[in-house]
Amino acid sequence: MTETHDRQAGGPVPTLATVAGEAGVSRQTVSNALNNPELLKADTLERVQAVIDKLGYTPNRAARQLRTRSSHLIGLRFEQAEEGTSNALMDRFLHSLVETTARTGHHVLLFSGDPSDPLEGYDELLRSTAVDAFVVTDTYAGTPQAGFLQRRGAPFVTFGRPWDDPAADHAWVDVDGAAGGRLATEHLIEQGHERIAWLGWEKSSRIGEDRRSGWTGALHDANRDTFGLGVRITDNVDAARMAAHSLLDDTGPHRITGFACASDTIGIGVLHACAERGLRPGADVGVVGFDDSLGAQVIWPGLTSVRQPLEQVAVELVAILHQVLSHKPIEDHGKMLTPSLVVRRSSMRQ
Amino acid sequence: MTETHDRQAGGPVPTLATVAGEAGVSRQTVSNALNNPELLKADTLERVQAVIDKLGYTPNRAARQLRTRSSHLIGLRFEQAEEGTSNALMDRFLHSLVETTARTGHHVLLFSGDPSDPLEGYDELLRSTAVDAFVVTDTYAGTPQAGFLQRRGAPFVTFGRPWDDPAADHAWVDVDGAAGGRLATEHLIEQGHERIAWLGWEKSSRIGEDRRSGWTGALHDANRDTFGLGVRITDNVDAARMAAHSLLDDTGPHRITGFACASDTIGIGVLHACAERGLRPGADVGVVGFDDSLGAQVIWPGLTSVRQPLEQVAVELVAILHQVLSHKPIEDHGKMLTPSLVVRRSSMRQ
DNA sequence: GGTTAACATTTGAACGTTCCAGAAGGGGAG
DNA sequence: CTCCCCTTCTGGAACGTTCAAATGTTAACC
Repeated sequence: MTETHDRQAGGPVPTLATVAGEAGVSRQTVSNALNNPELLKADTLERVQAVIDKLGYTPNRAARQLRTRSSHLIGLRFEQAEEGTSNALMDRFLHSLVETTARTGHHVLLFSGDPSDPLEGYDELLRSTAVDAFVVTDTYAGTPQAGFLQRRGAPFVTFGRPWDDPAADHAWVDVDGAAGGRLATEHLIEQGHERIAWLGWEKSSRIGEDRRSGWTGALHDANRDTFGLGVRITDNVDAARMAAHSLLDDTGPHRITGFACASDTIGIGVLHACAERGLRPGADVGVVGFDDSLGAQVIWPGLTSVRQPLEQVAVELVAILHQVLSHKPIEDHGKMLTPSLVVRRSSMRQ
Repeated sequence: MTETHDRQAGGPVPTLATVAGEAGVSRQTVSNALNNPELLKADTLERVQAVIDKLGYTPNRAARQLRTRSSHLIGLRFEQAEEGTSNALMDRFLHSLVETTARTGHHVLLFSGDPSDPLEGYDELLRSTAVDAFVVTDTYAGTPQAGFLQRRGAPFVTFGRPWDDPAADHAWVDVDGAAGGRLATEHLIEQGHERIAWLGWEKSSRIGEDRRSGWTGALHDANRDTFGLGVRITDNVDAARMAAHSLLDDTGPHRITGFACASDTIGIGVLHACAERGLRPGADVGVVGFDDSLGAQVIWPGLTSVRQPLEQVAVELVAILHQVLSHKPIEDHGKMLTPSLVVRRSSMRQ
C-alpha cells in the first residue's frame, strides 16, 4: 500500500478542479501533471503531485473516455463452451489476458451473445464506443467476426489464424497445432512405440486437421506408414474409449501401442480403455493428450499433454493490440507460437 | 438479426443530435424516446424510433456514464486460483454472471490484483467511478474486501457469507455447504454403506468445516459415530490418495466403504487409491466429491459430486445488486442456496 | 371567453476531462 | 528599447448525454 492518502475516506470524489484549487493552479496544469509531466516546471509538478496523492485523486474514466474517445477497455465475447475441454483453457487464457492488459492500464470487458448469432454484442459495443478493441477467440473456419470487424474498421486481434483466407490482413496470434502434434508423436517414437495412432476430430475441424498434420509429418519423417492409424471421432470420452478399443483389437504385424490425441478428453478416453483391458498406461501403452487441462493432471496415472503457451499468447495479443490502436503499421500480421510437452506417466515407458 | 440499419456501415457514429436533426425533434425528445418512451406522443415516438433504427444509433456510453454517474459495469476481481479445483468453478460462475448481467444491460469488467494485497484494484476503480458495483468472490474468513468496501460506501455483493461476523450487514449470496455434505452422506447411507468417512480440508477453512458439518449431522441423525472417520488434509490428489489408503487399511468391526469428500480433487484421490487396491468404485466403495468439476465428469467410472447452483447464484447476486444500486432497503441481507447431487457410477452400488 | 391544468416538447446547463489558442513572464539578439 | 522566441501556465470550448426548468399546445371547466 504505497498511497499516502486515506483509503478509508468516503466523501465526495475529488475532481481536477478540486486538485487545481488546492494546488493553486489551473485544471489544465493538473491534467498535464498526469498526462504530460514534461511540460511542467519541476517544482510545480512536485506540488501538484503532492496534492493528487493527498486527496487520492484518480481521473474520472467517463469524462476522459468522452473526451479522448478511448475507454481503455478490451472487449471479449465470453461464450458458453459446451461442457468440454475448452473451459479450463479459457480460464487460463482469460487470466493471462486480464493480467497483461492491466499492465497498460486496460481492463477486460466480458460480454455474451447468443451462439446462434456470432456477431451479436460486437455491434452494440462498437456503436456505443464502449470498448477500444476486441480480442476474438472463436475463429474456427468460416466465423464471420473478423470480416465484420474489419469492414467496420474496428481494432481487433484474433486468437486463431484466419483459416479461410491466408491473405487476410488482420492481426492474429495462434499456437502451432502441427508442432504440437509433432511433439506428441516424436515423444512417443522416442519412447520406443512402433505403431502410433492418431485420435482426432472430424475433418471439418481445421484445428484438428492442423494438429493431425504434425502426427502425419512426424511419422513420415521416421519413414513410417499412417495407413489405417488416423481415426476421426467426436470430442468425448466415450467415443474415444470405443475407438481405442477398436484400434487395440487390431493385431497387425505390430500392435498399436502409441496414441496421440487431439484433446485431453480423447486421451482420457484412451486411458479408460486401457483400464478396461488391464493395460498399464506408460509401460504397455503410451498416451498423449492435448491442452494440458485439469483432467490431464488429476487422472491416474497422469496424462502427458501438449500445453499451449497461453500466457505468451496474451502478451503477444496485447502487444499487437497496442500497435493496432496506435495506428502503427503492423510488422507481422500473424504471430505463431510453439506449444510444449508436459510429460506425465501415461507416456513414460518405465 | 432484427436491426434494420446497415451493419456494414462504417462512417461517423451517429449521436443524439444526428438523430434529432433527421427526425425533426430536439435532442431531449430522442433521449426520452429511449429512456422514458411513455412521455412521448405515440406517433412522435414511432417516428423517432424509425430514425434510430435507420441510423443504427446507440447512445454513447461515456457520455451517459458521465451524466448519470452509472457505468453499467460490474467489477469482478479475477485472481489466479492455484492450479486446482476452483478454476472450473470460476469459469462456470463467470459465464452465468456475464449472461445474467447482460439481461439488464450490464457488463462484467475483470480486473486483476496482486494476491498479496487483497484490496488492490478496488480502490482505483472506485475513485475513477469506472464500475457501478462489485461482486466479491473470495470471501473466506478474514478477507478485508467487504469491510473496506462498506466503509467506502461502495455497492457490492459477496458470493460467500461473512464468516467472521454473522451480523455483518452487507448483502451476500452463498451455497449451503452443510446441506451439500449432508446430501453426499445421506446418499451414501442410502446406498447401504455402514462406515462413511469424511476427507476434508484443514480446520482453518470455514467452507471446509461447513461442508463437514453436514456429514457430521447426517451421521448423528442416523445414530452413527463419527469417531476417527473425519480426516483433514490439503487439497490435492496425492494427499487424498494416501489418506484413503490409510482409512482403507483400518479394519474395525466394519470396514470403511463410504467416502464423502470436500472436493473433487480429493474424491479423485480416493478413486486412485481404489484402483491401486483393486477395489471397484461403486460396487465396493462409494465415493462422492464436491463441486462437479470437469474432472468428476471424465474420470473413470464417473465421480458422483455435489453441484453448486452457480447459475442461480449469479441470478440472485444480480437481483440483490439491483436492489443495492437502487438504494432500496434490502429485505434479506443473505440468500442461501441449496446444492444438488449429481450421481455417477462412483457411488452406485450396482 | 378566460383561467387552470395536464400534456408534449424544447432549451440551457451541467457532468469532468482534454484540446486549442493564447497570455504572462523571462531572456537574448539586434 | 524593441522585437521575437521560448517556456510555462491559463481560460474557454467541446466531447454526447441527461437533468431541471421553461415553453408551447391542447383540453377542460365554470
